[in-house]
Amino acid sequence: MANIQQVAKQAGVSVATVSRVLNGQNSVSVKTKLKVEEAIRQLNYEPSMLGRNLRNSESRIILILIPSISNPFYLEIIKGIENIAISHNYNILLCETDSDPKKEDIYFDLVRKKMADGIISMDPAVNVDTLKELAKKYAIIQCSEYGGGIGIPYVTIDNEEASYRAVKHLLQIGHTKIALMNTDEKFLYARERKMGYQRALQDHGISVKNEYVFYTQDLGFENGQQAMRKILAIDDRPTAVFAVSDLLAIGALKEINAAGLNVPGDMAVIGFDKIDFSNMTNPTLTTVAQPMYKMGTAAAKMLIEKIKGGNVDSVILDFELVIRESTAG
Amino acid sequence: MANIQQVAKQAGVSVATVSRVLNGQNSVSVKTKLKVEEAIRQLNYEPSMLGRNLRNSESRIILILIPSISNPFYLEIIKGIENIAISHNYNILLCETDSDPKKEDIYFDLVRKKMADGIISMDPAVNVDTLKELAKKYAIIQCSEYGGGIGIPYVTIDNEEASYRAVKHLLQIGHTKIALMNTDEKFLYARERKMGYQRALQDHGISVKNEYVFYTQDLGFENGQQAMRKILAIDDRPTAVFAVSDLLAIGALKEINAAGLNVPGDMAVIGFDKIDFSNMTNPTLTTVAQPMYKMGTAAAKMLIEKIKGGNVDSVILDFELVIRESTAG
DNA sequence: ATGAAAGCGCTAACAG
DNA sequence: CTGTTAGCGCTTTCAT
Repeated sequence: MANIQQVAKQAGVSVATVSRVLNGQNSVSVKTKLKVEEAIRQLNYEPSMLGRNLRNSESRIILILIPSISNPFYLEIIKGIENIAISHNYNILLCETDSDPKKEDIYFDLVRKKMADGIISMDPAVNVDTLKELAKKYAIIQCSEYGGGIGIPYVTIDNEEASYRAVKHLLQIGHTKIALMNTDEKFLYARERKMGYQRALQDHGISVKNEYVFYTQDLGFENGQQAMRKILAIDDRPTAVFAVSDLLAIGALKEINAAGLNVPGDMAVIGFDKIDFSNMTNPTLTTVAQPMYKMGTAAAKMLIEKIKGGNVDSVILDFELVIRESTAG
Repeated sequence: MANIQQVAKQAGVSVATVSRVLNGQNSVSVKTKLKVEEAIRQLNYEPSMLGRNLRNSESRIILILIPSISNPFYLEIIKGIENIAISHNYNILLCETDSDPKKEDIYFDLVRKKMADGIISMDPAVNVDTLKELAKKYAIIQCSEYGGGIGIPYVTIDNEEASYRAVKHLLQIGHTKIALMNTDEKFLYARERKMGYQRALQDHGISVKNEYVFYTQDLGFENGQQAMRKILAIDDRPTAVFAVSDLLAIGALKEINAAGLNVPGDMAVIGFDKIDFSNMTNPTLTTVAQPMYKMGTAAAKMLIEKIKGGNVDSVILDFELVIRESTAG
């Protein structure tokens, strides 16, 4: 494996000159440049990132922290991040934390050890104190899920308003008994979405019934099934459900079908996230679309700016209510 | 940010000794070890991977090549790879190729430039010639999708037999008119699965009808819908479909439902892969389970062995036919 | 426009 | 058991 020395020798120039050619500096005469390029070709030389990275003290790697790869919600965001990253010559290290502080810490170590230049955190369960501490020395951006008021820039949507609009849609098509399938309120977005739910009901003069609010431990399919089972067992049964994730809503769909009931006839359903599968279910799912790709690109741009030493502000992006079969009619 | 020099100075020892402590060599007296550890603590020192990696000429990064992150099939495999990787102090760089040779080449460059120590390729569309060329100099393992006979170790299942068993199941529950929803036969697995399909029919004295064999361009949901539409339009309509991916099968399911037909009553369906969602559909999907997690761990172990300079053999793992509602009764 | 040389942070061979 | 030292491959002053 050739190195820069050998190229220099072959071309009859110094390593400095080779380096200049490599980095496209125009202070090299056309003639020498040609010589160097010829030598590179002959020796099949590829510059080593190892040497370059040490010299520049950077790794050109960005860490992405997600709770679980299996959750399709993150996929589009990741694509957005990746595209920006690649165009800026960064690569991404995808890190699944399982919301486990121990795994989390392994990944944090990566930036401490200079294996990564910065972090985009999408894990709502991340240890906020550690993150805050880390953010003093390293570039960190929060995406989608965030701890507010800890001074770390984030990109998100207006969760309260999104939730408000989803519930309002149900009200407008005539529903009055609307259940909320929420997750643990330790998450900021869970609290915000509940507030939107409450505000929508109140705006329509409907009082919020605690029996209609359910909490799931996780955002998965099974959690949606379980919660739906409870909802179906209520005496004064709701006619619509707003679930705070598509996976939850898809679980609900399945359970409603299993009970021999019809969506949206017997029970309208709205999800949240617009994951790919929300369009594959039967019926297709009405859902709140987050601009996931854009969230990814925004977060990546912010992080790269931060790595460069710049200052960045948090960003709140627009969402969109996508009306499909599960609330049609 | 402290470096090893400063730690050495602080502890009153040489950098070599600090390095020894760092790497857990036991040729250091307890007393000095304590001194060094104290200095590390005081200075809040974290060893830099940049220096270490250059010195060891390794990056401790493994590349995973997949055509698309959105395809849930790869997720479990990735988890398997990741767990082995982490336990061996490797990190993984997830690379989405979109089956685009240009993107592919960007990622290949990463190993040429020593940014990665090896590659696990799961992209069936990968340029086999490039891969072969690369495999001469770098550690490469193929996982799940592979080019046979090019001398690069792979881990896979017996696709012909898996397909045979799936179709045999349909025959056993009484079907005789069975369609095959296959993908482009440029892929080895597509050819193998077709052979299994043919063998099963022939074993039961049923001749293979070309009108019952469909080719989709891709393995996605929409492709399944389109193909199903064609199948439903056949004069002598099949009563069962074997699709070579779950996503294809789920698309088929949706289309059958849309046509007002019943699964499995009017049309039995079998998929392939056992992705998470195959259990969330209505009805749940009969499918061929690949041991994805195990495939991941196997591939990772093989790659790490290869990186170490060892010699590894290809591996064929077991599959399992999971019978669910879409072929029940 | 080009070259000599220092040094990024670390490990390991060698010497003691 | 510990220290000295060379060097991994590269970029970048500072001269010329």
